[in-house]
Amino acid sequence: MKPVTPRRQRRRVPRQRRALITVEAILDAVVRILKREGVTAVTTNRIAEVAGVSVGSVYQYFPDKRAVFVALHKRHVEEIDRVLERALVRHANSSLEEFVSAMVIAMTEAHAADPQLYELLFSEVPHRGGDTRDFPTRFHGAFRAALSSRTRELKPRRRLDQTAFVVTHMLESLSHGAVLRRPAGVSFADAKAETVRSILAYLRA
Amino acid sequence: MKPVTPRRQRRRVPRQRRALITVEAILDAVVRILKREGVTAVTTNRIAEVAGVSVGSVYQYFPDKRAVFVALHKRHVEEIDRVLERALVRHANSSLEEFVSAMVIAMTEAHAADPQLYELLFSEVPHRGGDTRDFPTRFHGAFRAALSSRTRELKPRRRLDQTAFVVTHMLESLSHGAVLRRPAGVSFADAKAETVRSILAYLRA
DNA sequence: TGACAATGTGTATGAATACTCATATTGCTG
DNA sequence: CAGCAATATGAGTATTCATACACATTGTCA
Repeated sequence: MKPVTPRRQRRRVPRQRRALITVEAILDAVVRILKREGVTAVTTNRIAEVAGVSVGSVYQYFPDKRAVFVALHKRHVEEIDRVLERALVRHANSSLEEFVSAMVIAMTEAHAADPQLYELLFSEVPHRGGDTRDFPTRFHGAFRAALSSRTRELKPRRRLDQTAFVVTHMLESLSHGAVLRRPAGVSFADAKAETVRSILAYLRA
Repeated sequence: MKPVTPRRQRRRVPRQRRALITVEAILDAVVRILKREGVTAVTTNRIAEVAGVSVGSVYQYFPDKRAVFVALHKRHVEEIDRVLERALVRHANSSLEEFVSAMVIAMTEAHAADPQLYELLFSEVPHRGGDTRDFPTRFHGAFRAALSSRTRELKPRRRLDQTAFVVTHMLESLSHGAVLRRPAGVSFADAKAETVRSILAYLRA
């Protein structure tokens, strides 16, 4: 039985440009190894090798291997969040239909950029332990707010928490499915359009 | 660079009762260790120890450690599938509303039985590599069929592949959320009811 | 430019642990 | 009940791999 929190401090906070480059190179290396050789091939030594950096450098910025995975997840999640938040702001005053459509486009395109990575990150790389929460949790509040300013376009007698719960989950799940789990006979465009329709159907029903 | 498929054959196929008991004991042990000590504590030796079996026995039935995880996933998925298929058969002739409601109940209860395990299995245990497909993929056909026999209750001009795509994803994602990711202020009952409503709203819209 | 901090290096080490194998035990079948 | 196949054993081995550390290089700023 190991100690519950053996986690050491992050060694160093990057201050110079080259340090940031090193950190990025390390994360990129993990992605490359993940894609080409699978999780089991991701060893600290190989990370360093592929990153063109020495093992020591890995440990300058990450207390242990797990921390590298956590950072990778974090980077990915932040990228998604940036895209979504931008769309959220941009469509603060759009109609309900435009709003939903924009969210679906943002979400699918954020993931379609690198579906394989998205897949690997969720199926192979251990991610809990870092505090990354899932999409519906991260965006519940934002969607609740976005919906509350559009109550005119919604069926009345809504409980916004429930509504945001459903919408965030539909958005994540269907976008995910549209990008990497489409059944035969459903194109990417079909899937996106149907996702928009289904969310609107729910909101207006 | 490791060989792409170093995977050895499954050593032995259990023929006697005691062999099955051993295999089950091994999988149960993994679950217990997972819950009590976390993934990192799952070593082959510890599995054997907790299972009350020798390491050798583990390797009688599993070519390597990863195969144990894959088998665990498989067992879990098969359990879920059993529950769902039973509900699917039982409600072959129910109304659309009853059908959807039954699916949501089946799905949530299948998972609510052991939410912690469900969570761990998805967030901590590497699962691809085994050929376990996700729920929407596994059940696309079944739902397509179930829906096609209820076209009277659906809005016309449906493309069934798209419809099944949306329904299977909603069912999985919202049930998942209802069991382990409810936002504050949404009870389990609320979440289930809203899941049913949202799916019906989509199907009738 | 000098000096200190930041960053980078990579060999060396030892602990962890996946897996083997020779042997023992148990169950089945004729 | 004999004999063969199935199952179980567990100490030992080989290997992998995370991590430490002592030293080198580079950037910054007075």
